Amino acid sequence: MRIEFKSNNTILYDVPDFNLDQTFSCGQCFRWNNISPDTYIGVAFGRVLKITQNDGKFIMHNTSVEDFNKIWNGYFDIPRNYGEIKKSLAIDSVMEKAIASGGGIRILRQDVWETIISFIISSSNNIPRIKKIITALCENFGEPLEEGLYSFPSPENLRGITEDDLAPIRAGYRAKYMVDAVNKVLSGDVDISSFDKLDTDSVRQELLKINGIGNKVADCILLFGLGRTDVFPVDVWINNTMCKLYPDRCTSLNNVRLVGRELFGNYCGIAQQYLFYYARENGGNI
DNA sequence: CCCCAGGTCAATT
DNA sequence: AATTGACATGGG
Repeated sequence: MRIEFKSNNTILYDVPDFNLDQTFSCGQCFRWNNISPDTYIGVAFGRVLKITQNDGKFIMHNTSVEDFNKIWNGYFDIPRNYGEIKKSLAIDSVMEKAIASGGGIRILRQDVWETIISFIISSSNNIPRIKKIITALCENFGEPLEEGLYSFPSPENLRGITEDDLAPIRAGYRAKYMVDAVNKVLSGDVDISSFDKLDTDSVRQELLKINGIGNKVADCILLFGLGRTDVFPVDVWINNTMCKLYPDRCTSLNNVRLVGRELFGNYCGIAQQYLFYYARENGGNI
């Protein structure tokens, strides 16, 4: 890979195993939009980024090398060697096909607070509406940025919020869960600043204190907000897929999480993303 | 009018 | 410990 800074843009050449369409449409993030065939615009960590892909070349518009190093390099998980990981996950013909299909997915390292709220909203919901609710949340309670976009509201931005205050974003019964998350994080009852130092099971234990967070949502936060690739979030799609692929192993819904861990090891979270993408691409017919 | 959507909670067996 | 229905909302 090569990095170049030219006319206000940071340009990456020859980035392997990275595809924007796959990365942004595999259900891990909700704030990126396609604005032309090869270009997306989105917000992360209070920054707006416009990014264009042509094969292995990526143009990050109006982005300094400092911003790339400080934010986007980690956010897009650029340093990780996905080639080696994919080899270890190709345990059978279906996984080979899943990797061939979604092999350009990068596990985004998102803001933890943003993933907490986003995946609370995701419960029993569909992706277009999740995006709509999060957009409304940002427009109502975030801070204005460029291009008419808004930051994701911090816990401080949401201090004192009530269910009634959240009514305009149309989150339904999830609004009370969001209020609980704000209160527990602001009070320090759930200390999200300590998460990076804690092991995966301890973080999960903390996350489960928040109303509206169960095992699946906690696993998504661990994977997409903390980079814990050793968790295997199980939603309806993954559950159905795994039960078809490995019927003898998958008994209960909770046990599928462990089966994923056993089959795919420390990178089972990445395997989960390949499977999720592949299953959805094929309408569940795997 | 029906069903479903990246689930979770609380009540019940 | 496992099962079941409610929970808001919008789209097909």
